[in-house]
Amino acid sequence: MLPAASLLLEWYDRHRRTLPWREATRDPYRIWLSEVMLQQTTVAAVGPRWRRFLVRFPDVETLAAAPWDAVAEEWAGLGYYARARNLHACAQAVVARGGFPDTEDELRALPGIGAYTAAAVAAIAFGRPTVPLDGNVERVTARLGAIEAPLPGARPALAALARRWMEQDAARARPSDFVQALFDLGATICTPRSPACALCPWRSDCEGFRTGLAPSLPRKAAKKARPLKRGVHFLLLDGTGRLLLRRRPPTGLLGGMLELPGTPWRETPWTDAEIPPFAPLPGLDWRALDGEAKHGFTHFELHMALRVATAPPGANLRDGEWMTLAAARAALPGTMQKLLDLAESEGAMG
DNA sequence: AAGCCGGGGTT
DNA sequence: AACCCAGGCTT
Repeated sequence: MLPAASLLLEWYDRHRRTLPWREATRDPYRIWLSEVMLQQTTVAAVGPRWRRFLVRFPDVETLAAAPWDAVAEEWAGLGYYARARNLHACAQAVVARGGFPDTEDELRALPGIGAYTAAAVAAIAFGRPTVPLDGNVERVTARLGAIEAPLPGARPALAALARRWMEQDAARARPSDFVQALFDLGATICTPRSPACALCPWRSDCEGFRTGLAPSLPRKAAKKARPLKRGVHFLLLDGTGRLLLRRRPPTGLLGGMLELPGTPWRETPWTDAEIPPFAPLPGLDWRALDGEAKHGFTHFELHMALRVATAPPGANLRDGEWMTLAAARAALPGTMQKLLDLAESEGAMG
C-alpha cells in the first residue's frame, strides 16, 4: 500500500524543523544558496554560514559582480571548494540570462546544479512536483519499500518509488512542503541508526519496519581504505606580524584557495635533503617544529610538518603574498588553519 | 561506474 | 573510529 502523502504532511505541519531558509521566503537565490551549501554538509554547519553569506552577497547580482577572492574568503572552512567556484559561475550565468530558470531541466544545466539540486530548487522555490533524491530520501524510500539492492545501483528504483509518492493529489498540492517533509522525516525520525519507528507517521505502511530490515537499510557498497600522505609546509614571517601565503591552482584539491607554501603531498616520507627546494626562500635558517598537523580528506589522510623562519627585509620572493595573521585566519581552509594552530601551540608565531 | 572533492557532527 | 551529511564533476 502506498503511504499517504496527507499523513506525512500532517506530521510535517506539527513537527517540521525551523530552519533559516524556511523563513517564508521563496526567493530562488536564497533557496539555491542553501541547497548548494547543504551538499554533503550538515544543517547545523550551514545555518550561520548561510546568514553570513547573505549579509555579504544579498542577491545574485552582488554575487555575480564580486571578485573570486571575496567569494573564496566567504566560503573558507565550508569545504568542497568547487562548490564556491561553481556558485560564482552560476550566479554570473543567472544574471546573464535575466534570472533563475523555473524548470528542473533548465536548472540542471547551470554550473554546480546536478540532479539533486535542480529538483530541490524546482520543488522548493517553484513548486514543481519533483522529488530530489538526497541521503534522506534514499534512506526513507529504501526502508519504506524494503529495497535491499545496494547504493548507488538502487538509485533508479528509489527515485521511482519517490516519484509515485509525489503523484498523489495531497503531495502535488504542496510539492515544496512534501519534499521538505521527506527531508525532515529522514533527519529526525528515519535516522541512519536507531530510527524512531514508534514516532513515524508512515510506520503502518513501512515494509522495512514490518520486516525488521529498516535499521540496516539502505545497503551501500564497501568503501576503500584511505592512504596516509605527508607534506612539509613553510611558515615564513616578515618580522612585523605578517606571513606568506600563496594561492593554489584554480581546480583540484582546495582549488583556488590560499595555503602555506609546502612540498607536494605523497605517501613516501620526505627526507631532509629533498625539502629545501620547496621553501619560499631556500637560504634561510628554517626551524622544524615538533609535532604534526593532521587532517582527514575524503580519500586520504594527511600529516603535515611545519618549518618556520623570518625573512630579511626586502627579500625577493618568487610568488605569494604577505598577509596579517587575522586576514590569513579569515581566508584559509581548515587544513591550513591546523598549521597555524600548530605554530601557535609551539610559540612559533613570534 | 568509479574516483575526486572538506569539514564537522553522531554514534 | 566509522559513519553520515538537503552531492557535483570528471574520466
